[in-house]
Amino acid sequence: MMNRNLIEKLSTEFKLPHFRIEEYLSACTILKHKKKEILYPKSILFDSLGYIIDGAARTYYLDNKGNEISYLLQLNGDAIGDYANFICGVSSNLHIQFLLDSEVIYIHKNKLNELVQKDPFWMGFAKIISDLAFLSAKQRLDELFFYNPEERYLNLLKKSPQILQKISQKYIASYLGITTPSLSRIKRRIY
Amino acid sequence: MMNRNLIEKLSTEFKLPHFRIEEYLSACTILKHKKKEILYPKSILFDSLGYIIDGAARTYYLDNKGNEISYLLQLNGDAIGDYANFICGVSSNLHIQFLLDSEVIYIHKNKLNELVQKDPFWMGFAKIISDLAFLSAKQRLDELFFYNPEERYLNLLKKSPQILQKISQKYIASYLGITTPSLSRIKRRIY
DNA sequence: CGTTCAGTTGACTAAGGTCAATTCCCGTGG
DNA sequence: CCACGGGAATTGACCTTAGTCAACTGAACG
Repeated sequence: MMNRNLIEKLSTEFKLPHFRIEEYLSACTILKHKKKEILYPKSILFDSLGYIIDGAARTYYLDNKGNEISYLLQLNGDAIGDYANFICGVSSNLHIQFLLDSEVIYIHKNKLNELVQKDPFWMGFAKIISDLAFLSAKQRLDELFFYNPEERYLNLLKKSPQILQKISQKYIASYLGITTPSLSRIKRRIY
Repeated sequence: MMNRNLIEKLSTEFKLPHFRIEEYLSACTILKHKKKEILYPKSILFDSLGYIIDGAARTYYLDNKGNEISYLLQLNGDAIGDYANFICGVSSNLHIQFLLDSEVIYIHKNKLNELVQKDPFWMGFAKIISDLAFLSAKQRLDELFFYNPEERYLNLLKKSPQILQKISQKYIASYLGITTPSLSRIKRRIY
């Protein structure tokens, strides 16, 4: 079993007892994705929420001019998916591309609903997931509000230097909200 | 009773039956705020979530240079509060200023917890609140991702022209993420 | 060895920031 | 009723930074 860190997380962060973890995992599906694989907007996987057991991905939108807008970069231990779609069924033009060979554990919204039906305990769990989705969005907002692109780059450099090495610069630039030439200039400015 | 639109909302959007609405309202407190009144970061009201029955407010941060960063502008029917603080107890430097005399109905987090303890039904309700908090943050993110300041101004103009009349331009500018001179230039460019 | 694609660089443009001066608006007090 | 004061909004001059487009470099791969 490769999903030891998920079990760890469910146990410590979510404070789930053993039997709950088993109940949860038995509702999940594990999938492997190849590097460069893309999940497109209508993918049935967007009816699920994923958790990266191992690998990396980027979550992005395409605007009406065809430009990519990076929303998030994700690594081991991060969640992936379109939470708005998960809860509302309103699908957006969100894409997820795997940047490395990855292993992801998914829970389908129907499966989660079944758990909730079976035992109201799981409604509490669903609420925590929702809270986490909110906090993640808020964190992204704070980043945009309080920092300019150069500062965002420095933050990323400090927080997760591994990302900068593993991932193509154009995705970094897009995540920072700028173009690749601008990212190049920022790097030159800094060093 | 001035809170007819809240009852309406609880009934139609949240699909609460009569007795649930009464249960909920009896856990709430209604307060009046004067125009220009400010709720500062440590206000005990941030342990509650508010719903503007009547009035208007702006939610903003102060960054480390003392600049205001507008997060949201709110009118009748909008929620106010610091949801991150509400669920985590982590207080941020969030401020809320009332832009008009306002009437707000609050629910304290302990009161909501009591409801949840009493009947798991309310956990489902709490989850919906969380989902709404997420969706609101996501909407703000989308606005920043997909539109530049000029487009954001036009969107605001289309969506809620009343706001632009009632509220000082400097708050509009801050909400759009720009300075007042920039907002002036945008307006000149447009007309 | 050549093709391809990512990354950098340069020249130019566009847009917002900054600072300061000016105008506008509105309420207050003479 | 008018004059004044103060804050808000606008304007102008100048600066900074990102965008755009195109050329160039460099590394990876067949």
